[in-house]
Order: sequence, then C-alpha cells, then structure tokens
Amino acid sequence: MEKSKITKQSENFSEWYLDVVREAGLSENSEVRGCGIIKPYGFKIWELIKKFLSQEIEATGVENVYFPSLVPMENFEKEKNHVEGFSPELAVVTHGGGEKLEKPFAVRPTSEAAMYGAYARWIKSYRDLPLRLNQWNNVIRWEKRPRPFLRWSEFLWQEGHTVFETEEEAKKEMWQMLDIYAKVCENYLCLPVLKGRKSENEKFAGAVITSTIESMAKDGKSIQAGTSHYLGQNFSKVFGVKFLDRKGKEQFAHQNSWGASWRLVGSVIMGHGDDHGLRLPTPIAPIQIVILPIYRTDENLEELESAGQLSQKVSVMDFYINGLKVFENLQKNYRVKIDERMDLRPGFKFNEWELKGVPIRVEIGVKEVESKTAIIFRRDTMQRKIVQIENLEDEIKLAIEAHDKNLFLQALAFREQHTFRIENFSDFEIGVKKDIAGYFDVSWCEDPNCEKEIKEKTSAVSRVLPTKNENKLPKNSKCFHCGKPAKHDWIFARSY
RNA sequence: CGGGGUGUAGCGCAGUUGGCUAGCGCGUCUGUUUUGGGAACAGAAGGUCGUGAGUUCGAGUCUCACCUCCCCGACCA
Repeated sequence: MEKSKITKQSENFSEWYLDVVREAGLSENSEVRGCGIIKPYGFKIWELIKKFLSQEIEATGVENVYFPSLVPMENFEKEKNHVEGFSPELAVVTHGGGEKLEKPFAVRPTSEAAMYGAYARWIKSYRDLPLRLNQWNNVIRWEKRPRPFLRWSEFLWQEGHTVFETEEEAKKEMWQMLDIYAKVCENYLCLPVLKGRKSENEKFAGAVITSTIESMAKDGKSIQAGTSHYLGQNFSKVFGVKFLDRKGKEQFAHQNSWGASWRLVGSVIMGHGDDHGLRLPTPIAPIQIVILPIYRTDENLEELESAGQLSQKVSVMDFYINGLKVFENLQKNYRVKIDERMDLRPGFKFNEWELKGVPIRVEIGVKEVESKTAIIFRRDTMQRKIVQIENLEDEIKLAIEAHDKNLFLQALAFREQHTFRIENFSDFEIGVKKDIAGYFDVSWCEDPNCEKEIKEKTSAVSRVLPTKNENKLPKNSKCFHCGKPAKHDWIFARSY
C-alpha cells in the first residue's frame, strides 16, 4: 500500500493542513508572497458558502453595491483608532500612468474609509435611514505571516455597512447579522460556533463593540469565523454622516459594519478534516455524490454483455448508470460526478475522493449489477452499506442527512471535550502549552493590561465573552490571572 | 523587524578533498499487461544548478555581495 500523501493530524497539524489544501486541489501559492491561487475545487466551495451567505443577508433587506478598491490615503487618517489599526498592513499605490501620484492611494483593507464619504452625501434626513448596503469584494492586508484561507494578504469577503438613527436599532442589527453568520456556519457548514463579544484589546479598530463567532479547529485553536461591529458615532463624526431627526435637529448617525470571508473555507477544513483529508458538509460540497463504476476484466464485461440486456455500443456500466431512472433523478437533485476514468484502479479513486471530502460515494461493480444493488459509502464514518438499486435515492437522502448531522455533532463533541474550566493561572499556562489545547473558561477582570500580560506569558488571548454569560455573575469573583474582581466568564484560547 | 534555515527538472531531494557527459524518487508522456483499498514493466521528454562578481587550467561545489522562499517570534482590526 502506498503511503499517504498527507501528514497525520496528530503528528503535525500545521503540515496536515498545508498537505490537505495542496493535495485536495484547493489552492497553491502564487508568485506573490502571501497571495494564494484558488483552484476550481477550492473556489467552488467558497462560491457555495457565498451563495448561502448572500441569500441570508439579502433576505434581511440589504442591497449590494460596489465601491472602488483604491482609497485616498487621507481618508484613513480621519479615525484615530482605525488608522493605528490598519496603517501597518496597508498596500499603497504611489504611481499611476507612469508618474508619481500627488496623493497616494491605499488598496482597501476594508471599506469604511472608502464608503462613508458617499454615505455623508446620501444621508440628509431620518427618512434616508436605515441605509443597509453590502459589497462582495477583495481586500488587501499586508500580513506578516500568511496562511492559506485563514490569513492571506489578499482575500475575498463580504462587508456590510449599515446606518441607523439610534444606537438601539444599530445594536439590534449588529446581533441580527451575527446570528446570520452563526446560522450559516451551523446549518450549512455543520460547524458549531460560540457567539459573543470581543474584549477591548481584540475589537475592531474604530468599533465601540465587536461581536464574533468563534469556531474550534481540531488542534484546539480558535478561528474567528465572522464578525459584526457596532461602530457607534466614531465614523459618522469624522466622515460627517449626519441627518435631521424627526424634531428637525441634526444628529450623527449610528453605524455598523460586518464581514465574513473565505476564512470560512479554512474553518471547515480545520473543523471537520481527518487523516484521510477533507470532510465536506453536503451543502457546500462541489461534488455531493461520486458514482464509481468498478470494472473488472474485459472477460467479465463480455460475459455480462452476452448475458444481458445490452446494446452493442453501450458498456455495461453506461447501461446500468445512465440507463436507470434512479441515476437520472440523482443527477437532477444533487451535484453528482461519475468517475469514468478507465486507467485508474479503484483503490486510487477511493483515496482520491476521500481526500477531496466527497460526502457520499456510490460504488457499482459487476456484483452490484448482477444483484441489482449498489454500495453507499459515507465519508464521515468511512462505512459502506449495500442497498437495493430501487431504494438508492431514498437511502442516499438518509445518508446525507446522517452525514451532515454527524459532522456537526462530532465537531460539537470535540469542542466540549476541549473546553476546560480553569480557576488559576498556573493551570491555564500548563493547559495552553498542550499540543491539543482548547477553550479555557475563566473568570476575568476585563482589564486590557491584564490581557496583555496573559498574552505575553502564554500567547493566548480572550476570544469571546459568550452572550449567554453576558448577564451572569462570574463563577469566581476574582480574576484567574491578576486576582482583581472578575466581571464575567470569558473564553480564552490560542487562535488563528 | 529579530532569530534559524533554504535555493539543483513540475514536486521532494542527493551531489564526496573543486574534475570528465549533473543524478535519484515521485509526477508527466507513449506502449503493453492490469483494474473490488493508492498497479507492474519497457521506453521517452524534462536543467541558464537563485542572481551577479571573484578565485582557478577547470566551480553545482570555494570567496564576497545581493535576492528568494520557508520555519520560530513580534504583528494580525
């Protein structure tokens, strides 16, 4: 048996991830450091995720727009925290048309500074509100240490930018959009997420509140899978987004921004993948069912031909697969691929489709043709089941439901097994240094300096204050690190 | 930006104190036999040895400079 092309997760998770990304044909490095080439199979996964996100976002009444990718540098300098947060990672265009530009342009790392000048012109009255727009685009952030899908220097995402009369309305929408991200993750990506808000140190540069969904990778690290910010009046004040209210008084608007990127692809790989490769949830699988005809020798084919119902120009498998209505229906209802490659052995194909994470495989060999059956193989369990050919469609439907449910439950169980209540800092330090660490549930003081010290000592930071803990007293009245009064129970972890 | 590596065929690598026509594995292409868990054999194609300069009769190999990419940190709203 040939050795696996991918490193075992338990040996080196980071190498496992790079191996899967390469061998499953998702992406490869480009000539530009930190910018990846997304290959068709990887891009299709993103397009399917995008389809679900887009549906959910548009269902709330948000409209799509497009703003330019170049932003005047001076726009970034308006909001103090924003410029401090982003200037280290800006790409700047200094030349155009062969000449040095008088005023340089930044390539957007996010579009607050690109859009809000226009918002200021568009919004005059409370009647113009709420304004709720979204754009699907690319952004560039000059990352020091890129990683496929999770932190590339150029990435695709959507960014929503919305404007409201009141703080209350804005905050309500911030949580509404976060719920949509959580729903997409849980329903379509089969990934359980923790919802909540970020600490002072971890929030978006320029936001009043940053909310987040966090999913767990199989090495116990946390991935921020989507984020929704209440910007307050920080940007409306500097960009002049103001309106006359119902009493004729001028007010600065309350704004939100929210985004999710193809980081979600990385979250799926790291959240579901195993030593055989990818495991894709059916809704976002480019190929949901692969049908694998298994040929034997020409002799067998001839035997079958002479035995049966076969026109001379059609092979046995063509007859079986294309001639039966059950397959016709499958191809109507699912993304199906028939692997007709004659030059490859079945063992090779099994491994290849498992590596690519195809949820359901249907194997049809001579035995199945003779007995009018088919074999259904489930990627999540790696188990085979023999079914009658006339039941194939129903059986596949059940298998898909079970497959996706199982992916979700396995990920949830993994997260629960790797979430630890910690009462003191020495246990925390020991826990964080484990190979497969996880989430640390701690009572914390919420002091930014305390968080900085924790980060310096352990490289772990707060990830989220889960919404369910927001209105609860902490389990321990003292901070697990500094001993000052604790405010809430937070989740700390190492992260991507 | 700090520390450590690296650069030779599409990918992964070897290349001895400087020496003759630069090699191996995987992959690719052609053919034959195969085909129920990563097939075998035969043949073929594929190289400015990161770049530039230097030492030498002779440099993949030695010297200097530069560049690249990777890993570990810092940075990552």
